Amino acid sequence: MSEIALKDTARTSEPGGIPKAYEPQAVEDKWYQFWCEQGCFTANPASSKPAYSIVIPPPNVTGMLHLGHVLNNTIQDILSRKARLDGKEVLWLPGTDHAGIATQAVVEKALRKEGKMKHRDDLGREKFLEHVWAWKEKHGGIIIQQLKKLGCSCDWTRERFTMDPEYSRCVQKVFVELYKKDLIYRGKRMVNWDPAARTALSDEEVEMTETKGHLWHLKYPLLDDAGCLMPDQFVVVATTRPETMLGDEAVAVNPQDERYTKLIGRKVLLPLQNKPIPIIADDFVDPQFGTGCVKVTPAHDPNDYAMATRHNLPLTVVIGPAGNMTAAAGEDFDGLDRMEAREAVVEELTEQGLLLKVEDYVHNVGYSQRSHVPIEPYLSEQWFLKYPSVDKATQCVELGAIAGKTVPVVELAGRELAGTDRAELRESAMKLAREQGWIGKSFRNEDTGWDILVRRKSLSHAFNNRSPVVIQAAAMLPELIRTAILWRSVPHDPPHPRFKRVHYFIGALKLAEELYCVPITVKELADGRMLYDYKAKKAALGGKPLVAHLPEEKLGSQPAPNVAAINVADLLADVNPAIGGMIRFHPERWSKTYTHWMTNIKDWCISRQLWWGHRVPVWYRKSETRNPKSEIASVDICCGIEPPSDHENWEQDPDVLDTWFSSWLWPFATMGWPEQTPTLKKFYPTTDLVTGPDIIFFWVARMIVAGYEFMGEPRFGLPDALPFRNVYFTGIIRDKLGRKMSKSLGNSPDPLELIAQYGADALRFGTMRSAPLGQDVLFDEKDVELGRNFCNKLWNACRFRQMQGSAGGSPAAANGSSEAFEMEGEIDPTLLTSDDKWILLRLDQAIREIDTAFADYKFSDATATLYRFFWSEYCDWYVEASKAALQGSDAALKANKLAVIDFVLSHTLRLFHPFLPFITEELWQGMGFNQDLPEGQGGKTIMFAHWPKPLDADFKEHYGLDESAEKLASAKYELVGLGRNLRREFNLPANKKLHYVLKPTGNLAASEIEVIRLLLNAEAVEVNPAFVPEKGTPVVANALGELLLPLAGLIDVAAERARLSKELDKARAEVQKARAKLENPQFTQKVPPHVLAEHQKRLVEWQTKEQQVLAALANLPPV
RNA sequence: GCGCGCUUAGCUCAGUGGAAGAGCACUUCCUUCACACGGAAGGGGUCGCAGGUUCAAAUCCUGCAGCGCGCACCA
Repeated sequence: MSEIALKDTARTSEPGGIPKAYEPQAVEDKWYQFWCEQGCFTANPASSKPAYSIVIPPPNVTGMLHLGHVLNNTIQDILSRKARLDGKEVLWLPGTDHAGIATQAVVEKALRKEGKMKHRDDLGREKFLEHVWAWKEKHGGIIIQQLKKLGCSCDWTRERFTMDPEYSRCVQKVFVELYKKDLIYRGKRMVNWDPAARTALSDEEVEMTETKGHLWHLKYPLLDDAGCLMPDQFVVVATTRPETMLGDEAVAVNPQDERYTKLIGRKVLLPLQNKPIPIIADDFVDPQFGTGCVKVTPAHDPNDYAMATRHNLPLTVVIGPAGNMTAAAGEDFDGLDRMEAREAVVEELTEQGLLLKVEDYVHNVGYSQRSHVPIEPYLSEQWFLKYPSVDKATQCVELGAIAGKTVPVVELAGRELAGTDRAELRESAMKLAREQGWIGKSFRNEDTGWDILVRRKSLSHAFNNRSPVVIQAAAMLPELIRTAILWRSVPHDPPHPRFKRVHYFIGALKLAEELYCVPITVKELADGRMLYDYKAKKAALGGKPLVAHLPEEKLGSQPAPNVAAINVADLLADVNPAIGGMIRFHPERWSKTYTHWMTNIKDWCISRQLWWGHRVPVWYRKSETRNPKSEIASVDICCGIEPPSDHENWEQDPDVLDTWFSSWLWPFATMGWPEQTPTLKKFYPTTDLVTGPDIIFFWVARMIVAGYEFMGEPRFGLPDALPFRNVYFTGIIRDKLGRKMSKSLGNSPDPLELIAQYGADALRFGTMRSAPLGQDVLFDEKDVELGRNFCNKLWNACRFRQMQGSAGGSPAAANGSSEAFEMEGEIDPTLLTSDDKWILLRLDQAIREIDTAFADYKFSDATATLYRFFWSEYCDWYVEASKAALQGSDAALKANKLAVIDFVLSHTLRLFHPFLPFITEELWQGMGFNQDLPEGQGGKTIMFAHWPKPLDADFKEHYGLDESAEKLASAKYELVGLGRNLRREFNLPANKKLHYVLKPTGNLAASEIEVIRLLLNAEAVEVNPAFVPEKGTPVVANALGELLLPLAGLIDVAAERARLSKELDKARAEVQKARAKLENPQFTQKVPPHVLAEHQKRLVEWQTKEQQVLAALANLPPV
């Protein structure tokens, strides 16, 4: 199939030249190659067009394309292609991630399988890394290549890898800068240790899993003051991990626990180790839990470690880095795996009679997200990062979360306080508050539903030393509290026993034609009460003329418009200019998750005991007298991008950095940072980010932090430091039973196979159609099939158009020269039928709906609209109706019809292009829609055509697209539906040609009758106002008139009576419903006028229907 | 324990105050000259439960139940 064939066929009107079914395979490869060769995906930083950019969430080099990638990257491609159609200069920047642990594990496994090593130490660091690089070169690009099959319009000239030399320098630079700011530090701490990968992990890489385990109750023999055993006296402790008891250094009790106060300071004999350990008192211990005695294992439990620090206990490491017991665990256990040791310890304790009991116990155990083995809390020396720019990064998302909201503007008019100076105003304000009884009263905030209490003390504080405007605002206190919007909640800082959290609200006040932002602070007490706080009015600044806050289109020519509500984002820009922008999450609810994490953020363990990754850029001065890495004086540490000049005297830190420590720089490091490259200047900050909510902490949050920390410098001259403006969170792809896709279940279809079977467009359309915003996607191959069917429908609709020949009024030249082939003829307004007007209005509606869907990132809405418009409206009604003219003899009418069809199709293809890039390009070119367009506007490729605009008022007026035209067509289709229903009711086969009679209400043009005939698939529709039907002739009616189906000799009176009775019941029920409402005075008095009119109209319509049915029933012959 | 979702037709889901919707599946009819990857018609829902607000509730509020997901966890 080629574009030539499609065009030639159109000219020669030989339907056989175009396949009846769309065949995607050849088409897709052809156009992808074309786009690449023409450089269509390459972003030009020098372009004068506005920029749109998006960076791909870099897939792991180890990965294969799965349906999650399909969903994620289809969305990115839709956004990119839509932006191109919108006339933006688009950069979609692709690349891959080195994925430290995962890649190293894969390569290690392969090398072990090939017998090249048992452990990577056998090869040594350099040799091993050579193997990883070789592996990466061979397998690394798989996903990226697969994305091309999907049609992704990435700028492949800018593909990046997180281990590229330039990228690596960025990582090092960032490390060095943060080190110099003392934000990166080395520390010996309890970390999450993955014994399988033998590396530390960050908190985020630990998954808590509910696990069935046991609670072992152990008896520790009590010693007397002389250190001798006291017969039959024990302290009982409970543990889920008996093997750790070998490293116990104390038993802890709560100091208030009267059962044990007398034991504090005594000692017990640690069994198996036969070591006396003290009984200590610590508040951490919950007397209510278990026996109230806790064994303390300082080196293997974070809480115990904290207690050990408080009590200066020694640290005994009994479990080593591989999860095996150390020599310190004692001869019997040395070298055992921790799970084997558990059994051995339990066995030994049982033998010694020190195991009191074992209970079944369900608890949460941390597992390594990568290796899926239980995490070992492990004491080791690691590098940590104290997050920078946390406040800004937190607030920009909180602002984004409420940016879509509007806050009602409270007007002060008529409530000004008496007085001119501050003291007088304050007096009036307090007087007003007292008189109105506001003090001690709660007001319900509409945004949160919280009752917010106003206290006298808060008020008097609020009015001290505030500006007159602030005090004036007090006159509207209840209204402001009631209407304010919540924008952020934070823990009380510093921590306070009475106050849990502080909530910041924002209200809007109009005073003397000027708009004021009114931030309100509310404190939440521990008991849940909300207090209007004295800081409430502190920041009521930023008052600017009201007009400055209104977009021009709202402003019009009115000098002082009356606003009822204003976008919160506009107000907040005043309060928080430092942030300089905001980030919106879609769906918004994820911003809560984000805020929660950001407000409880802990230092990030960034070092990993791996070889594959960015090596920590720190060198230690070699020394023979010192243990490596510990107790190193600062003069013996060198942190820099380059090794020290006398590098032979130094050795580099062996560890590498967490992979996410490189990915968090992705949005700018890929664009050439720290150089001020043209790409960076043009395309940073990026516009959208598309990713999964499971990596909000790993990646999204850290990128925002990095953006503020590294891109906030003024020298970049950027409008914003933030890395992106919108984050779209995809759902998880599940199978149709709702289970997660997994290899072991075998429920994870290969996208490439689906593409081979159905086409990439079909896969894209099916996926998007079933993926509503923020919901998990239940994947069903049926959806892809539906996508294929849809493409086929589109294909055939265009094929039908091509068979009709030229729209130019004269047939295309027989020799087929392309100049003679005018695709879009002029539409003559005087020749438009009601059907033409109807489809143009439906197109207009579809464009509007799709624009709205895009604005809200609701891609499934957009596909639903496309589907409805094209299939149900264009194909099922318009095309069928158009056959009346196309098969008729009026050449001018026919040409005009084709012009409308071309208009609609050329718009449709552009609307479809982001979703179905391949087939739309094939048809765009094949139908010749590109031919009269400049190269940059669709002449070369549909990719750069203009996105359709809704039809404007002038257009509608010029073509007479008004409500009456739409109504006529709708009524026609309604009557056709009723007529078809008669056919069915009387069991007339679909292929039987019928003769209908129409008794029209008014005048109907012959062409309209012909359309009705065609749509009814009738032999004839006889128009006869005076028709007197035989008794019992079936009839249906609507606003256009009565449609009768004379069935001489075939009338089944009983069936017709049954049919009409059913309709009568329906009509009477509806009349009853409408009448009941309209007879209710409460309803008629309170309801808005348009609703009242609607119901009145409805009543009349159903009453008419009732009369028609009654007449038809009366007309039935007696049984 | 805290937080967030979800509950509407057999299935998957739209629908944030004014007559219950879509696709799939199902039933019946039709190979009519774009398309059987198609066309036509049809059946099918007390919108999880109970209260409340309202002239009006799938929609707003309050409880409750069930399912799912995060976060934090006491050995």
